[in-house]
Amino acid sequence: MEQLAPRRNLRDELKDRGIRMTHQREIVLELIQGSSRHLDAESLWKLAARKDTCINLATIYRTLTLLKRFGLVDELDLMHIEGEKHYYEVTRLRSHIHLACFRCGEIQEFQTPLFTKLCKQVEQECSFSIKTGRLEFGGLCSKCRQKERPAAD
Amino acid sequence: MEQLAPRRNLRDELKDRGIRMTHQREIVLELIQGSSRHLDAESLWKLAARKDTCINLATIYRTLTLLKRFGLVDELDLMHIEGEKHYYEVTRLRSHIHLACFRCGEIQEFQTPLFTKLCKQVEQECSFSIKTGRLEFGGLCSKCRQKERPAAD
DNA sequence: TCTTAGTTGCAAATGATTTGCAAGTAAAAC
DNA sequence: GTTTTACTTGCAAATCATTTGCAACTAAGA
Ligand SMILES: [Mn+2]
Ligand SMILES: [Mn+2]
Ligand SMILES: [Zn+2]
Ligand SMILES: [Zn+2]
Repeated sequence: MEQLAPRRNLRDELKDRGIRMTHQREIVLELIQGSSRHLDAESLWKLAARKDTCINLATIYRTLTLLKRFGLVDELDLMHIEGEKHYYEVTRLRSHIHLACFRCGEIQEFQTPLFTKLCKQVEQECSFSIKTGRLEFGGLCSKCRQKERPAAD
Repeated sequence: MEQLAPRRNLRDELKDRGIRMTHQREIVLELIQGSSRHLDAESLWKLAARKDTCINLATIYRTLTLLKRFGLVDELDLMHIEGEKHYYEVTRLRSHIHLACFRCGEIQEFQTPLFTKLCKQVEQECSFSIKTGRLEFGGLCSKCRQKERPAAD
């Protein structure tokens, strides 16, 4: 999990692995890579449709499966804050954790050395070889907390 | 998340909250509470069927929703190690993390003060009020690692 | 015992994701 | 540049997990 090589673009990563590049894949890769949001399959599909000819939703799913298989994207649940769908983001060098607000739906990212430490502890004490991991919290974001108890407490 | 009161049995917890107790609910509560495994809705359903008259699967789901709503059970993904289903366990006093082996499917639990520390850090530094959280890892368990590289390295 | 709001079973609906298959295409070989 | 072939796509149907509408039932307070 922590042995990630510096990331080039997804396109090259796939080519290096001998994966055939297609028009559809180029579009999907570019979208995931360029997005600041956490995208689910359908959002990705709609963005792709806007950008170019329609890509089939099945192709989106197949591309995501491919990327997951090579550890190039992470699949997130984000506490299933909206339905049962999953969200995707390019795997980053330093892993981060996600906070999902049950009230407003905002997703916040947070990074801390404690998490890295925890991963190492798990690998050592459980002799478990981590391939992927995710830490997600659900609750109230700071904004929603303030609205919750207005000027009180 | 850390302000959990000492847990009595689920039945009483629900009664205290004015929730009506039914024959079906008693069975489901007892099963979740007594299980050492992480159960998904269907497993729970099959266990219930064995134990008594058939309970409808919809009732299982409705009971789980109820328990989740009151924070009495936690819903786990366990890295969706088998399909997209979810798993359930009684919320415990001290939260723990889950390691899922992609090879053999084993689920291991692990507890560390680092996790509690991390939760506190999140609450403080993000002023995020944690209602629920989960940390899950996927990879290879120690047994499968050994089989992986037999006597090598 | 009566009453009623809350609960159940059942079957159908929903939402997310996967799959089979015939047609299309990238890219290696000629 | 043409051929070849294995890989990829679109489409529609299938699958899997979970939810919902509704009429019949029942827990528990009056
Ligand atoms: Mn993220
Ligand atoms: Mn999930
Ligand atoms: Zn919020
Ligand atoms: Zn294993």
